[in-house]
Amino acid sequence: MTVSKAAEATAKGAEAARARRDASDEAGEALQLGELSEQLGYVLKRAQLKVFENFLRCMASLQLTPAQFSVLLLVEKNPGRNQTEIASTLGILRPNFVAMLDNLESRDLCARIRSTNDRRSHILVLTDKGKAVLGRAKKLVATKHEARLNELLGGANRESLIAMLSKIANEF
Amino acid sequence: MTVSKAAEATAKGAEAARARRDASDEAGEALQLGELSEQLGYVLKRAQLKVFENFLRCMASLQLTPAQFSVLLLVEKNPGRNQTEIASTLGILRPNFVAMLDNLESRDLCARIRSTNDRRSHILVLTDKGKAVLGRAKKLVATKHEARLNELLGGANRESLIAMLSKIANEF
DNA sequence: CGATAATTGTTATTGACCATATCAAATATC
DNA sequence: GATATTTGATATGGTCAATAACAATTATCG
Repeated sequence: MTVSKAAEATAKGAEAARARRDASDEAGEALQLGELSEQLGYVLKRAQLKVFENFLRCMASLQLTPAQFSVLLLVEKNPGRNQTEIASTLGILRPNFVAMLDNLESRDLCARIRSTNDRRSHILVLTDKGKAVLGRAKKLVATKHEARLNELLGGANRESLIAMLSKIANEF
Repeated sequence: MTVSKAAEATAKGAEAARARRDASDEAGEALQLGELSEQLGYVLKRAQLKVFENFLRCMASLQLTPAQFSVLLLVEKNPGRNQTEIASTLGILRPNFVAMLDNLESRDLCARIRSTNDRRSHILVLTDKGKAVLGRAKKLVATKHEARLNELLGGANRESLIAMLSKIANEF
């Protein structure tokens, strides 16, 4: 609660000095990021937000979020799995996965089928429409989303970036 | 809502085949990630979660979140700025920044000072305790957090990773 | 100057996401 | 066959992000 007089004086000095410069200059100058721009977590988070934002724009016509896209991809690759298995490999908690599936099922993209082996579980399958939509989604991701990344980093860098991020995701 | 008979049959077939294999094997085998492991957004998000998790563990003794750490860093580097300026450069909306500052101020890490130039705005300053805590935080980040990253990737890769992420954050 | 517009910090509120506890039905275990 | 475990589901709470609105202050401009 107590700010040292020295600190307050320093702050006022800095504010006054900036105000003086701003009087001559037009717009308030940008802040110094300093060590922040070297912080892994900071730059990682901001990059992730930008990538998701771009993903949503690319997918606007299909109305698929990154999470929904990942579910469709995983179900396509692993037909015959139940909700718990799909959810847990995606890091989604089972309770939170229910509404997500309700959404996808209501849009006729995937379906729950009561398993005959274990009548507690629901087997997940893509509908025909789900397969078609996923196919279009993949094309959009490839031509709009990943293409933008290649353009920005180059193919080789893109691969090494993915590799490093995977390593962090798996071993950090 | 209708699943094609073919799709359902395929799903049942896959489930049955897996059940047969599982009968001989012990645990249910892992799912195939497939194209998911190449998706930038997917691996980026998972890496970010892991990094934040590790950051919180390293900072447990100081009780600083990544967002709080970034605020302290930015205020230290830019004394004499007001809430709007600090918040907006961090991508935090002004309304959401209020509670954050309430927290930091209640812990005596930073303080709001009514500006004499513009009596609407609050100038932000680190308290002496705030400076001390930030100093300890930086040491913890360097020795525990970033060190782990270096150990995992190597210094050169670490730098190129940060550079690529910055590029994505700024230009994607 | 004075009326109007814009800015600053703040509150209230909403929606998205994440996490825990709990439940009924079904299955596994002993 | 009694008990424990698993599966999908519901309810609920917490943390963030986003918008609207407000009082106090300052800027703008006739």
